[in-house]
Amino acid sequence: MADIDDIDHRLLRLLREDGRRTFSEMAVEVDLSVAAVKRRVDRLREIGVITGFTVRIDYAKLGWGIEAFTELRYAGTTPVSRIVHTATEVPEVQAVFTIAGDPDALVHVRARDLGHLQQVIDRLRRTGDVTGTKTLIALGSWTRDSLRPPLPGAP
Amino acid sequence: MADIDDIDHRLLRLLREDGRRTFSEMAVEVDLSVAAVKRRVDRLREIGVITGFTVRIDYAKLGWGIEAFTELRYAGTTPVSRIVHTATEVPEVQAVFTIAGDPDALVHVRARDLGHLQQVIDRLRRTGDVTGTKTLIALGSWTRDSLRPPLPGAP
DNA sequence: GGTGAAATCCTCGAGTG
DNA sequence: CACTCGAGGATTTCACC
Repeated sequence: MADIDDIDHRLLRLLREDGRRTFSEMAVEVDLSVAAVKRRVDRLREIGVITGFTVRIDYAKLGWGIEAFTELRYAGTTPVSRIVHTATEVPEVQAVFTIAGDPDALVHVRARDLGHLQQVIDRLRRTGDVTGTKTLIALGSWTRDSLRPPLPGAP
Repeated sequence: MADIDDIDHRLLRLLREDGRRTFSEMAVEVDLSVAAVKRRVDRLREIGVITGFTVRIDYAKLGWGIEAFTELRYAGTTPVSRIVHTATEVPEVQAVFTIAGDPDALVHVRARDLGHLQQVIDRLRRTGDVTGTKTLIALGSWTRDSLRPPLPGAP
């Protein structure tokens, strides 16, 4: 585990709340010079703590109103790499989690409507040696924007 | 659904790949002036398509090596608002999805280790009228960084 | 980690089709 | 209405202390 101090954690918290914060703004928050803040953020990227920056999108407003999680069960012989690979091939798949235990994988899916979701599930079932699926359709969601301690300093 | 054209989709795609891209860089990509790009992004924020920007973090490198999803089942009388509220109170909860069907909710959790995860699950069980939980522990994960069509223009 | 200066970038009003 | 242009100010970046 990397060598991250309290200021680094505060910077990460600030960037989680707003990934486009300026270095000058963050510098004021953590009471350092702008250059020092930039160096710290650059370092966090170099050591891989920060893997990138993204935009938060309201997909419903784009017509992608359906959000779901599909549990996948595979034949015992299927290697994990194949599970991830096949799910990755389906564009509607947002994320794949390989699981220790009952379902072998949990797949985060977005679709335009229920018919579309149906198609996506069908594609997932056809891919690899899927022996069964169970899909949880989200009615609503809430994501932490990091107002509370999501990645607090120490345990 | 909002009125988003192809250029807007391209801008969203660019921002999903790198949320800190400069307007000037995006302007080159979509072949518009910097000011035009800024106005489009501002507009996407105003109409709520863009809800914010964040940093992508490798939590394992911060000592938060455990990622899990907990399915929650509640007593039939529990209102959804209460489900979300209680889960929200637990800091290790990253996201909450209310579900149509069997589990009533799916909770995305991060913890330092299995002991910590145990504590988090215990807290979830004690909160509200939880009648049962099932936790899926992630062995690995993959998230789309939007190299492929994650939010394509039209169906 | 701080400073300072050059290069970039952002921002906004004015003008054009 | 969306775009381009241009100028002033803010931000980023980097070498040096």
